[in-house]
Amino acid sequence: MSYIDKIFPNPLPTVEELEAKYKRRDLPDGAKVTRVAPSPTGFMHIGGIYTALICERVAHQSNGVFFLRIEDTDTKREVEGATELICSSLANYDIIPDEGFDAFGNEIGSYAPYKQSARKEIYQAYIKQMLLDGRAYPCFATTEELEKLHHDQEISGARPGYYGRWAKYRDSPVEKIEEKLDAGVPFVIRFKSHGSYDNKIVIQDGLKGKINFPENDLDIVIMKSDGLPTYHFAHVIDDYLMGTTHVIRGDEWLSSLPLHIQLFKAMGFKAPKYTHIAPIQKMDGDSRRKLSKRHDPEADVRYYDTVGYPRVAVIEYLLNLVNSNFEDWRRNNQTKSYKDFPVSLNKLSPSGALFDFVKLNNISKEIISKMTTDEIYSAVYDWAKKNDSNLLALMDSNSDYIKAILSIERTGAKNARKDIAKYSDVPAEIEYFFDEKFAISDEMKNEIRSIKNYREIVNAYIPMFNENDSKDIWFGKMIDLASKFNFAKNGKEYKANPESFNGDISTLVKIFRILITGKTQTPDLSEIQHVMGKDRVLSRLNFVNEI
RNA sequence: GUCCCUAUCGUCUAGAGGCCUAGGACACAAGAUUCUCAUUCUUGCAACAUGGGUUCGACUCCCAUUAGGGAUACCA
Repeated sequence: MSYIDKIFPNPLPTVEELEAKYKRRDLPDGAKVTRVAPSPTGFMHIGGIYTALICERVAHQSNGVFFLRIEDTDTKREVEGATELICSSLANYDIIPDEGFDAFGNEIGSYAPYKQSARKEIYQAYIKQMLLDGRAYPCFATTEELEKLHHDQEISGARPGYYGRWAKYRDSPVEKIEEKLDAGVPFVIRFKSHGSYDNKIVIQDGLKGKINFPENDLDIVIMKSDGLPTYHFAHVIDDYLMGTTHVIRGDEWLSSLPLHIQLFKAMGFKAPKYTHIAPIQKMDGDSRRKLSKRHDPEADVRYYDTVGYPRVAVIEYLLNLVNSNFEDWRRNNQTKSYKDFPVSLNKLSPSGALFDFVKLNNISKEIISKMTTDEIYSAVYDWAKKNDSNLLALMDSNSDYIKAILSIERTGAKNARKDIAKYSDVPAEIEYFFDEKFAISDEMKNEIRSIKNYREIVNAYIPMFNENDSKDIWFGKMIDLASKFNFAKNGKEYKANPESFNGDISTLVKIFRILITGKTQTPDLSEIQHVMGKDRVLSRLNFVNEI
């Protein structure tokens, strides 16, 4: 019994069987196969959605395949429920994998399993073959030994790492290996690199172009002592077997590219094309950094739901970072789906973009302003169900009234208002329509008191009030009041002779605006009066006598 | 320390040696629109990190410097 059988005592599939089982994909010319491969270590990061969006678009607009693979080889870091969260988050953002897992975590596709922990035997089959071929070896170095190695390298000025003459177990005699194995000493399997650090190699990246690297000479760990592969090895096996043509991933992987290329070569596999994208960053003091899971609530995709951004707004914002010509395209193709926009990988920025909420708000306002009243109502309703019970209760008992409120300067308007960036902005826009929420602050009362004859003006208006007045008729009445009470009918007239007027028309209207809404800034007053109805408006107007 | 990536208005960016007096969008400011706000329209503000080359000519190519980021794990 060879030492290899001692390492893998249980029967394993052979490499030939695996190659036969997982056939090369038969795809039309130019079809790209991409994948998103997150680790289930917590919530879904906005950067994960960003990368997934790019991968999904690139695959689907080339009639290719986009799949999801769960990279759970680090059992210590795995978080309960994280896989489900990944699946549902992708589905929420309409990033639908063709293979891997559906929105509910059910496995789909013919290259299964798509969860690395379930592929242990597959990796081991290849590792066994590498052991047989002399391209890998067991290493028994303890943590202490490795620490000492690094220390020694540091003081001698050598480059750190397990390589060449520092690779103590690289050429252990078989008897020594068997001895350790029999004694039950824990071990890992290392790749036996044939590379030389002095060799310069050139690698093509889809975004950064040709990059020069020293060749990899590190004997990296490919199988950990728990029998699971490391990322590097799993990546090579999986993306080969699953037929990935384009690996699009974060640029933190750029420096392991020489290793990955070498591994593909050593296995006799054709390497995929690589594109390394820069992460989304944020400003921290006066330096920028990656959006962090721990410190930035906006790193979690659920944040955007909680605050109430329409998901397409988030996607379109991200698309604008992916290709800056997206917004031009959007302007010229207002009714098309963002999925009709051709994403080009090489137009991505090679440096990381700062996440810009102001821009997100702008895009979101644009999108919400184009919704019909019913669309916005149901979107707000869905949001309230999960995030705002007060608003939900209000909507449940006043749905027609709230629809009417949301229609103001929206339905039939040539240019809809753009004052809602997120659904959590809605309560403030509608609350004053409800008597329970309506109040006039002391500050506002003082505003009214500062206007000459305010009580007489309002009392003069009450008899001629009609909630069905058109905008023009209503405004005509305001003008009449203005001339009766010596207010200028426009700003110019007032500015010409400020001392001969009590104010201008906007001052006069302000009395009514505060009385009716409690605010100085609102949508068109005639429409508000119409929506509020006669009784409510009159009772608010009559309140003037108590100010 | 070593290796790798990156560097244009406040932000996202256009720019493939002369089309650049450096373009657009967001933001900001001013003005216009029969009331405030939001729209809409007009106008304005504002950038090639620094220093060397190469070239008739450099935002663009090369080299250094500086500054950011990443890697250097039995994490991904």
